[in-house]
Amino acid sequence: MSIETLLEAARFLEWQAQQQQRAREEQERLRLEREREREQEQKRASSLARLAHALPVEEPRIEAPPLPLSPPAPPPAPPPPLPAPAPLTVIPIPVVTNSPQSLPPPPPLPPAAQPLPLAPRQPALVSTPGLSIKEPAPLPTRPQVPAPAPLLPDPKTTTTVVAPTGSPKPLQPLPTPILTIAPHPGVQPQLAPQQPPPPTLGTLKLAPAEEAKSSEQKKRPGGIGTREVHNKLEKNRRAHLKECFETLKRNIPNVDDKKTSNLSVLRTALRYIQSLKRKEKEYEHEMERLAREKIATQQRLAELKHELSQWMDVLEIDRVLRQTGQPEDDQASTSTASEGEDNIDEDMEEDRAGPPKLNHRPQLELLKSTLPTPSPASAPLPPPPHPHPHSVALSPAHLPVQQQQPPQQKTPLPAPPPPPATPTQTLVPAPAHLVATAGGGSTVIAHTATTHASVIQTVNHVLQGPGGKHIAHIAPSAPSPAVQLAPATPPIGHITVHPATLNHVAHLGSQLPLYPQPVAVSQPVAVSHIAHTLSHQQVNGTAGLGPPAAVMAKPAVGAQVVHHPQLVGQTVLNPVTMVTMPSFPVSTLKLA
DNA sequence: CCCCCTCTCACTTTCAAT
DNA sequence: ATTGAAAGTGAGAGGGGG
Repeated sequence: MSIETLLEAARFLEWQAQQQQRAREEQERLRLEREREREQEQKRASSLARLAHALPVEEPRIEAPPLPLSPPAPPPAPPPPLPAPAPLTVIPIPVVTNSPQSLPPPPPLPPAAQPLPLAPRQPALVSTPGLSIKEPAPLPTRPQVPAPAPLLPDPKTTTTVVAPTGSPKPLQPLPTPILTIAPHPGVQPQLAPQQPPPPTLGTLKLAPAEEAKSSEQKKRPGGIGTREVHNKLEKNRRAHLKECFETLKRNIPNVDDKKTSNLSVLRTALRYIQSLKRKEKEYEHEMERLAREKIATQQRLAELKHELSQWMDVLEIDRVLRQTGQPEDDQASTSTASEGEDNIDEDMEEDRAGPPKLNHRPQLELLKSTLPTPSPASAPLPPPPHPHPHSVALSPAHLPVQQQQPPQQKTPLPAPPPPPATPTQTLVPAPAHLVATAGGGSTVIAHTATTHASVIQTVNHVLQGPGGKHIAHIAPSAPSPAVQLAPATPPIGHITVHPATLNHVAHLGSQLPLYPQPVAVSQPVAVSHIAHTLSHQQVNGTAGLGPPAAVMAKPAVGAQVVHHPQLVGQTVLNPVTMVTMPSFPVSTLKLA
């Protein structure tokens, strides 16, 4: 309110000045205007009252009514009367003057209409601020709104209309100042609330007038007020639209703030959006590619892990075998001490001396070649020129054996067919080695590249093999440096069967089909070992079962026949344990 | 269903910047 | 002179109330 009052005060001052000018003009021209002057005074009073009330809006209306009244008077008076009407409320008066000419409409509506028109005017004024001439221009537009127009035009006409009508000269000066004030139009959109001080009386009134108009004019269909309101709303709408454009502009990189029209903003935005879409697609492709890479890498990692685990298994087996193997070896050595100890020792020494480095491949091939004729045919062995010519690499043989065994093995032996075996075999192309560990001449089975299962298979194979003092350990060559646990002696290809294993073999032999290639040893040494060990068995008393003889005759096949009464009925779950099993020391065998 | 109100669109005019 | 923005105005569509 205070602000409004201040504004009103300022307006009032201006108004007074204007009035003074007008008064001068009036005095110069018409006496009739005296009445008007009275009216003006009344108006002044009313305006003052307005100021006091600070509610101009409707007051103007109130004033308006008098104005219409005044208009009637003006008719007699020519244009000049216009000046008399003070800016705000006065304006209507001049309107009246003008109205006389265009009066026809005003009479009925003037009272209420006038106030409204006042407000609208100012906007119009604003639009026309500088020039009275321009004002005529707006008029043409207005003609469209003939009926309502009169109402508005009247007030405005005071300023605008006046110009065209005729009295313009005096009036013009007045209006211009008002017009200058007019800049509101721009303000209006900003807000009626507080029109900056610059807006003088007119402006202030306008704001309130607008409010009043908005309420009343709106109510009136087709009234000028509606137009005003409509203009205002339209302004707001455009302002909002503009704001949206600015917002859009701000969100677009590399856009000049001021040099871009709305159209260019839209185009730029379109390009920007398109570029963003392209980038999005690119990133999607990149993500897909990375995802595929990740999967591939994970697979590779899994493979490597699997491989590693296999190796770990092998190593673990090796370790276990070492731990358990020594006692056996000791036993074995003891057991064999009677007969083949020398040989064994030699073998062991040989093993220790140098890792047998027989190529796995050749061995396999050898075995294959021998396999077809597993029969004792190979038995006829010419005495080896050397104790250890070429070692017979049996270990690799287990591979083919495995392939053959499954069908052949009718025995329930659960252990031999370890589930993992199958996969591992495929995975391990690497050569397998049965390596005789150095420690205490114990026989240790080390399988370099084969899996646990394969190792077991190997063991089984060896066990099934008919003859041999020690658990057949074959020191193959296997160039593979992987497991060079075995001593150096290269030629070693001997098979040693642990006596206990023999028992097992005997036991298994009853259940298991004969190992087709029992030490299909073309190598005399191995055969000799086998025969030797078998004979040892017999010596130990196991031969009582009879088959041993056959074994003697057919070292390879003999295993089948070997039986150990004590072992019968026992189930061996794990071939490995069988290998390492100390439960059947030579002593026991001997005892048996 | 009609009337009213609100919102939006299209056209025109005006103004300012280049 | 051209161009773009701002403004004014009329008309129509859609929704809500009586």
